[in-house]
Amino acid sequence: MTVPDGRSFIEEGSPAHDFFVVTDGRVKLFTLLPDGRRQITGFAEGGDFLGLAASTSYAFGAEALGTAVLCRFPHASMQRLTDRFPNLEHRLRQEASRELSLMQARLTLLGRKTARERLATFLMERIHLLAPPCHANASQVEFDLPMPRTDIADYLGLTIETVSRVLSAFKREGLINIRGITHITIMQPERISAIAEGLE
Amino acid sequence: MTVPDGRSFIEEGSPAHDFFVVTDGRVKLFTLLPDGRRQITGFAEGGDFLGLAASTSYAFGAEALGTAVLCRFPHASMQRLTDRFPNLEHRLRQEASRELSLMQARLTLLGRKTARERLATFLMERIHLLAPPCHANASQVEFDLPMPRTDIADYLGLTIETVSRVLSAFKREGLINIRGITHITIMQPERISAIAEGLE
DNA sequence: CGGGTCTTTGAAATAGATCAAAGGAAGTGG
DNA sequence: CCACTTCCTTTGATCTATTTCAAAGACCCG
Repeated sequence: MTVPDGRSFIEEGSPAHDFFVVTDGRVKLFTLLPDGRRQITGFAEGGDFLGLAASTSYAFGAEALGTAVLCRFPHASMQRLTDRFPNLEHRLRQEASRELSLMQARLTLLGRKTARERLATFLMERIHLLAPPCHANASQVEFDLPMPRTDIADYLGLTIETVSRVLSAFKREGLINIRGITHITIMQPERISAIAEGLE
Repeated sequence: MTVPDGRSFIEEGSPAHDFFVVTDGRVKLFTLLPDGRRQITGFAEGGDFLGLAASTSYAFGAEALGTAVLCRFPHASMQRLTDRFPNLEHRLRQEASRELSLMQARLTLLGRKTARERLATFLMERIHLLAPPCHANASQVEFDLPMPRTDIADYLGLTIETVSRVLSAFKREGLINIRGITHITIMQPERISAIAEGLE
């Protein structure tokens, strides 16, 4: 199943018939308030599961971030699979547990961190997404942000203006460098990490 | 295992050896930032599982809210149980999924809702915790808050002062009534519900 | 090269935090 | 049974981080 950029393929609250695995590209998950306020609850990419937070209906909407390729597993087939391979059930629980742990951190971010701390945490998350060898002890790390500022803002519970201002401040302070909107270089990973934890 | 009021029995980040089920009383789960800021990630009560958000180490701390009684299941025994009763594994995943769905809503609350909306949502959550017959279509609902304002604040990502002010405002507006700190009567459930969804 | 979209920057407004103090409830000991 | 203390909550006044409103700049793509 190939989903073009920006196309929504899970409607929040709709009956949850399928499981998804992201094969290629990226996806954003979100919930909406009636007046349009949006909270992005996570980004998923190659290898990630989608649909664990769903019993009878989906607790979130989902939309492709760039062109995305997904595998769709109707719940019925999933059932057949877990019947045949009982380990899969365990694996799914593990996955759900991991997600749950991430959620705890995200609650703390949204409930208790300042805008600077949120952005710093976000940048650290992006670093940890990179293949490990790239950055272990590196004095600088480089990567591209695949999502627009709007998405970063809705992920961090901020406005795009605040996101932009904080990133500009980080740049001004020599903590990061920005080239052409998407390309980020973390100049001082240690300090960004410290800010993320609320240590400065 | 009986835990006295206020006693912490899970240390955030400590190795996760056990599963817990709350048998009686209540428990609060939370994460901390180094400088002491706290986010309560959930309250658990009779029947609730604890420790799903844990792989090798706990992603949260836990503390009794009043005297609480718990069953402790070392992971090894749990393993034996799931081996013997494969359905349990499925049950645990279901539980994790349910938690995950709740988390999505909580992210939206912390990331996008106003203080009024947060308190209204919190009150609605408490209503839904009551046994169903008590309030279906009831024009008023009554209950006791088992936690102090500090906990409500840390759960909603606010300060105690804001919690207090918003509750006073609700009271002034005739939406709720408060007797002696803990006892709450929801006078206009419909309107509280509307506020919770951001509709006024 | 021009129009549209996204981002950055600036100025003003505001929701909620912080600081400060008063009010209430609950327990303690005389 | 009543001061007295302590802790928690409420209320008030002020402050500030972030939002909102507004406009200018950058980037993209036909």
